[in-house]
Amino acid sequence: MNLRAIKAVTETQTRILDAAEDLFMQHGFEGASMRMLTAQAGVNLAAVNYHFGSKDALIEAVFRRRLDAMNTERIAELERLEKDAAGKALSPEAIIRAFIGASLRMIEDTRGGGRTFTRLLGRAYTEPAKPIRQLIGQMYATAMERFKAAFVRALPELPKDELVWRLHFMFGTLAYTLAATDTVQLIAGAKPEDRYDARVLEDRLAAFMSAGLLAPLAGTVNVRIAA
Amino acid sequence: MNLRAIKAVTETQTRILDAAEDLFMQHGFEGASMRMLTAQAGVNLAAVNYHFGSKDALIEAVFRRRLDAMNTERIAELERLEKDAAGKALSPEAIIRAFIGASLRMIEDTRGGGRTFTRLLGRAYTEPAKPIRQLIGQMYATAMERFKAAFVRALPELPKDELVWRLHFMFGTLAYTLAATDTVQLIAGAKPEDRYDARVLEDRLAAFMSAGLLAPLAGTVNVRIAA
DNA sequence: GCGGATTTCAAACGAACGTTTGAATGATAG
DNA sequence: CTATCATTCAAACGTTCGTTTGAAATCCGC
Repeated sequence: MNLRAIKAVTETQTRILDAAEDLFMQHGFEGASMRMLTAQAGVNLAAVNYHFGSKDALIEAVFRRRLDAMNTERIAELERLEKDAAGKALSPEAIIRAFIGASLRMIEDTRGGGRTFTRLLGRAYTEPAKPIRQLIGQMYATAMERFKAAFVRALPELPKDELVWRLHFMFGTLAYTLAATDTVQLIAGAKPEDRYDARVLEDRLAAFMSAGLLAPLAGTVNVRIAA
Repeated sequence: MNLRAIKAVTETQTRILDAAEDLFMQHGFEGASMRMLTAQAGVNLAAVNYHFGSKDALIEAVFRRRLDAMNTERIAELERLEKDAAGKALSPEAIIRAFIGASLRMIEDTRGGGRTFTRLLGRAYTEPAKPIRQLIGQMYATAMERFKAAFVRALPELPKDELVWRLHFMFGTLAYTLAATDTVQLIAGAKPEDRYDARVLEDRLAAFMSAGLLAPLAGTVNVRIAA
């Protein structure tokens, strides 16, 4: 098999993955059928089973194509920050930005399908099907451990269980923002045009999340200066 | 039709609704089949179509059974607060608590299926099927308008578009928290026992959300005293 | 340009889907 | 008790699902 053959293979696989990404996002994993999917990709019905083995394996491949790279990027960014800090503590907001940056930058990629993937990803977090949740969980495991440790170092005074809850809330905020559809907006009035500006969105998300993460502990009085 | 007949009717309908709530939560709307559903409810396969008309109508009924009451409760709580304040401005946190309280209290109802419903609800926010999103959106519309107006009054200095984004983030935080499964936790270490204590959870969520809502505007320097 | 491997294709598989049907069963009012 | 209605039931409807098959087409090293 030479280069041209590899190109052809990946070409078919890529078209299937692109169509799957789009249709899974629009109709869900069960709602998007193999016939829809192969029709949109312009390939034969049997191609999915030939190249990926099964529909479930295709779902996994759709996530793996982008998610592994995304989490690797997250960790790399975090390690860059830690190296630059040279032993000094990182600010919580910097860690937050390292985590959300990779996924937000993907939002801007409306041509390459990155935007589609982020919406699919946002939905997958609350996916009922157990195998998919397990898949996502295992793909996030390493990055999650790494970031949790970073937050513990940055916020040594924050009780562990409180931190875990706040990370949970932050993750929800991000997940929902990624999943948000432009067709339905529960809160009317949002300007859709800056929804895709990753820089603005990152600033807004980082401000919201940092404030939430650093919120005074319930039941305590706490004077704090935020800049 | 006398009382006993009515009882029998609602009894069958209730069993179907309970089973649907549970199975939709576990397997999604497409993943839960009529045969699964009627088997779990202990009723005949045709009962759903007889009593509700179709599977789609059943889905709507599942939401309507609890969601209408929940949003009515939210609005009532908000109006009670406004009446008590007698013209004075409400604190953002009080408004937040009025909004999240109803759904969090439902979490504690593990016997009556309230907990199941909140998880289903959390997932429905990111449901790909358009009719379901529309249904949810329209069921929330009134309450959403009401609360948005309350926040505008409570935070007159906060730019409208910034407010809309922060409401969006807050909604995501709540949605994800409601949807959270105990089977998979991306952030290890959470103690599952206090996950169902609505009071503790409300305190934690309210602290996080208020801080996020009141976060200093990006690009500005802002000294703030949080109590 | 031939031979072996890879990929595509149309067709069909059995299983499961939501829904409909018409008869059987139950309860109610006169 | 009987006529009438609402409800339940087993069975079947046509459709669509994911997957498999074996032959045709394409590609590539030699």
